[in-house]
Amino acid sequence: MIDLKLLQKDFDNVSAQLKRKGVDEELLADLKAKNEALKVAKMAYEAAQAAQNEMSKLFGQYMREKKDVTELKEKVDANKIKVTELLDVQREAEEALVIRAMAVPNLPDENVPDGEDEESNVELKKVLTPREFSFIPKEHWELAEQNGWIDFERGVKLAKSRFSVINGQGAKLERALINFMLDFNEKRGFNEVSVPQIVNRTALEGTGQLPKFEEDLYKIDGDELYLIPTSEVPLTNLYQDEIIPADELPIKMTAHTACFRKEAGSAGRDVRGIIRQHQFHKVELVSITKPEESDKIFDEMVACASDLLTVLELPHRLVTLCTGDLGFGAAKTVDLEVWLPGQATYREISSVSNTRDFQARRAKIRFKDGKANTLVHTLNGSSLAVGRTMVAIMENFQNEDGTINIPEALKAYM
RNA sequence: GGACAGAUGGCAGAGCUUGGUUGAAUGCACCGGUCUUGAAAACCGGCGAGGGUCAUACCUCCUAGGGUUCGAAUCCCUAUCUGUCCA
Repeated sequence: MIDLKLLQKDFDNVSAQLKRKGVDEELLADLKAKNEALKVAKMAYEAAQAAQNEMSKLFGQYMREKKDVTELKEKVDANKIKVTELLDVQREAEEALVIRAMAVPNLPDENVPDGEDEESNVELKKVLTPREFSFIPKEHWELAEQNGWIDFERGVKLAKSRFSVINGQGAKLERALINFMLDFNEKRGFNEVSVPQIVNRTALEGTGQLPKFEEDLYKIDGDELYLIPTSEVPLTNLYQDEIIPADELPIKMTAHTACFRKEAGSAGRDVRGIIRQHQFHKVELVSITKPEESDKIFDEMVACASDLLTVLELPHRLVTLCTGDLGFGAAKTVDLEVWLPGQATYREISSVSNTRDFQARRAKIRFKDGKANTLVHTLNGSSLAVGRTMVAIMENFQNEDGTINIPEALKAYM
């Protein structure tokens, strides 16, 4: 959630920044008005409540002194009606405000480039040069089928489209990658955690997936529970509603989980292969930091993911997302895109974001800063999406006869 | 699945029978100070969270949501979770 106090105080500036992310100024003006309305309603309610408390105390005193309370009771009864009404007004105002506020995305950082969509993303650098092929490189689904690694039909049979089954050496590669990534991250100071892959509504609200993106989530019928779309959700919410001692920061975590997404808005995209699946494995990084060190940790996380790709000998590039491509909760995002020779293009394989205090405000994650309790910064990033890493290995390490070599760094894990 | 018992501040743990001046005793932990060469012990002081205010005042929070009442941590209902026992 954005800082409503800041919106109140510096409307023009906040509005200008959110405009870059396509948020209508009128909506913000409305939000500000609702915030002010709540303040007014609250003051009225609290004044009435104070009077009520005052009279109740007096009531007790009268009883002890055995004084007559009929007159006081009349007054207090009348005031009680007022209190109830004012409370209703306040609640309505609050509800209206929260609905609006929860749907407003985070402010982009000032140095995030402007733009409508991925066309305006800015390449930061390329790492490793794509290999020259003496033959026409195949796409991963062709290789996967040829090697018997992926069974697309049976995945569909078991569930539906965008599900697949991985076999034999493919399955082994997947497992090797997960272990390799976790070990690598751990060496970079990220503590391995194993978390639930089903979470409640509160957790998803804390990290910003709800209420806005309900249609992308798999919900468990009959329970207020959802399959996680990313382990960012359980990892970040581990500290929900907590005040963390300053000396425990930064908290750096890594976890492997399956992720589940309905991919509601991507009909027709990446229908072949395993680029876009409803269920996929991902190794994630999440950091919780003091505000002043979040930029530093952000760079560390980007470096961690990039180095992981480098060690796997996978050519890639780093891209800063423009305002239009930035996610809901992110103030800043760097995507890592891996080179896929079969498609002759770079494709996203990791996305590292700093949400600053946006999630922390929603999830109430603070740290004790001397006497004051201050919101932390939360960051998340993949390192890496496992399925897409497999795709990248298949396509980059393919031989002319369709066989696939294993990157040197992975051999110990196979 | 059935029957009880419970859920209080960082932790432990009173208060609930008999509703009122209890945001909450006490202990531990923690922070500051005195003392000490230093530390420990002892002693003194501070010490939950959110909102609000320049700061007070004031409002809210004793798992959550309802209810009773002038007034609820305390009484009633529901949900969730935990423990114990029975199947």
